[in-house]
Amino acid sequence: MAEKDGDRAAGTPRAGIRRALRLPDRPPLRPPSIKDIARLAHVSHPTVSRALQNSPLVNAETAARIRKIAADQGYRASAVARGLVTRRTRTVGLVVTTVNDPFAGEVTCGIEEIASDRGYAVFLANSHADPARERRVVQELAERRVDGMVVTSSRVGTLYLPLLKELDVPIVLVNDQYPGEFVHSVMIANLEGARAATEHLIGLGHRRIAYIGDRGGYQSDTERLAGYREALSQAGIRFAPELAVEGNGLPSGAIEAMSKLLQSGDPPTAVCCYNDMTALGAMQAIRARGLRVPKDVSVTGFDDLFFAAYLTPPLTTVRQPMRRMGQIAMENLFKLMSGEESMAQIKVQAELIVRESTARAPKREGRHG
Amino acid sequence: MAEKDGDRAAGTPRAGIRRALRLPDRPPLRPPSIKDIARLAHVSHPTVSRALQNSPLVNAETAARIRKIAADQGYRASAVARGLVTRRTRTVGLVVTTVNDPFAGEVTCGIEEIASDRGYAVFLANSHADPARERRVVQELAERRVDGMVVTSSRVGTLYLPLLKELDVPIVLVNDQYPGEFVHSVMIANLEGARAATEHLIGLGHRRIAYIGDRGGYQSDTERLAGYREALSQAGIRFAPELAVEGNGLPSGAIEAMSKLLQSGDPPTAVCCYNDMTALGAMQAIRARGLRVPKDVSVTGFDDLFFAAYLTPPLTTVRQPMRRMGQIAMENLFKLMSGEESMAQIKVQAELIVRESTARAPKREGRHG
DNA sequence: AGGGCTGCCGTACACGTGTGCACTTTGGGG
DNA sequence: CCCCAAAGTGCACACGTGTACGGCAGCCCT
Repeated sequence: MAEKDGDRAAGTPRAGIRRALRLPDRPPLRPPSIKDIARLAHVSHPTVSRALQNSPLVNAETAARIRKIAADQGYRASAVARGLVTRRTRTVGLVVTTVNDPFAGEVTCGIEEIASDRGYAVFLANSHADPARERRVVQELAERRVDGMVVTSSRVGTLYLPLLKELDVPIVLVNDQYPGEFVHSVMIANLEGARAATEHLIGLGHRRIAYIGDRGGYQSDTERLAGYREALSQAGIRFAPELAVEGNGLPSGAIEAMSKLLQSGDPPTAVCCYNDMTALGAMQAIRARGLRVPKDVSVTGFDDLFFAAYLTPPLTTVRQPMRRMGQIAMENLFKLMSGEESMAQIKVQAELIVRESTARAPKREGRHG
Repeated sequence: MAEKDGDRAAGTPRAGIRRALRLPDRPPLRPPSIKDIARLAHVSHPTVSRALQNSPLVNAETAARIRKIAADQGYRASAVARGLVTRRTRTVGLVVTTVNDPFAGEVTCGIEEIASDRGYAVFLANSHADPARERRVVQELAERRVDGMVVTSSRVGTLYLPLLKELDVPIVLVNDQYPGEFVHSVMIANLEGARAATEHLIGLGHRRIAYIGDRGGYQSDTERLAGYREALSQAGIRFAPELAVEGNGLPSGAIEAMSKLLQSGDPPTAVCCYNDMTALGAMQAIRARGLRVPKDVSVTGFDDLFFAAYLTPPLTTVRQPMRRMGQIAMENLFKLMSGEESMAQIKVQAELIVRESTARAPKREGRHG
């Protein structure tokens, strides 16, 4: 039956079409299939399928022989064919803002770890914090028939309720920025974390404490600001609106914000930053002004990114167990994928890490009561 | 007509049924297929297939009607079924050491960007710099039938020659650590970069310059060390073996290495670090010793990670266009996937970025000629 | 001797999409 | 009036794997 493979040679006419459609043309060279192995082993292909799955339905020595042949031929089962028939691809989608963001990197790491342990592969997609793009990549992942999805720092939020019904794919959000009621999520205790940082500053004698946030409106910024205000209020310190300013979650925004704060007539002696990136910028702006950290101004961050311990001075910050959060999200997704109803909202504790960027408030000329 | 869509609305009751029947697996709830659309449009499924591909073979208004129905039904073509028949999954695999490494994160970003633009999805896998694990994940990606692969900082190297033949999948390596002849790769100009950094230090009057490397044996470390030695030699400075020490590519290893260097009788006045992470540790160790950067000791890094500009002092380093390198690797992979033979080895220029962690050598008591 | 059971294997589907080919219809030209 | 081309559509496959079911030995029991 040599004429059977005849159809494999006919690549050229099709190649023209493919090139017209700008589809890159791979060699139609077929990797060995289950049928090839079956032919070599003089059995039918279902027997091969069963043998490779260690099914008890096939004779032990036959199975061993088949496996031997398969190994010799370098056979690797096609996950795509299997996915088509089993309706499960053993694949999950992960949407992050951008992978080069250290926070996303850590979360991704935790997710990949758990997924890989269970034999799942992960599709990575960037949303660039753009809601439209986020929607698009989620759709594309759905076309890939992922078994589940994790979305970090989602800018879409409640939009997932209808989408979730439509896609019929379990989704877990990590630190979503517009939290809704009925979606599964794992979030850091923003309020408690920021409160702890602020209380720490207050405990060091600071009274004039600034807050540099993210772009307004996002959940984590809102909650951290609330924690900051709660600490102030509990210590009987009046909230000064001019001290709570907006950044952009990056050093650049913090430099601008901090510079303005320092130019004011009554500058803060401490600043509670939205995250470590913001703290990075704040510290640079402080030094650019000729002031010292923490002698003149104390600084706190949030996240405890890897570099925080290596700054000068090492940064006091609120640790977010980012990698662990990724793991938790993935473990949760596995539960959902296996049909178990798991906890809808998981809140992870934040931990204040005191290093050397915070110190007692400088003795001031008591301008303020 | 209206009763037709009745079955789709019943989302929750079906979930209940599923639970009642104790079907833990995925809802057998089938997403709409091409055949469902065909039935609704009163055409055959090939016609639907063609309509959705904008094939000229199908009548324009029929096509429009079909597309309308498909959109209404929330139809999303199954990439896995399509992949099975077309033999191309429009998917690439990316293997990195760990994603939370800033270098890998940047490269990943560049790759995702280009891939996504062309409608390709990327599988992410960590090798944890473990050769055995690297081999395993490559095999698993092959089972997923990826159209191509990118592997960063490969620890397997020449092993890819047989693997490449066996898998029959185009592979591009980024900064592979055991470069072979016949594999495609994009690499940074390690030697030239390190030489530029060292020459910069020599130009500032330093004569006693240390080098803190990675764990020995890896290509990038070997080449950077060679660049360092080349610069010394050209300046007529004798290479001092006790000044070229091993780190581990992380702050931890650098702290240990730098501390020892400083304890020696004749400590260096400058140190050329394997990468920015190493520089981070070196700077910390220098300060722990009560010395100042750059007054007492100058420090250079390699990579120009995002935090380099925000350190105190801002780090002089060799910029590696990491993201661009990811893009180049991916563009190259696309060429290979479309059958074009592209350049085998691509070398990317490195750029010295002078900041404030390097300064003129301190006046010394001329112990050395 | 016949019936049933067990172990092992093959047959015949199914999954959802793409595509070569044959077929029908229409219109135009001879 | 017939033939042929062109346009549009359906039929029948194929892709590689999984699985329900039926069949065929061999054995035990009646």
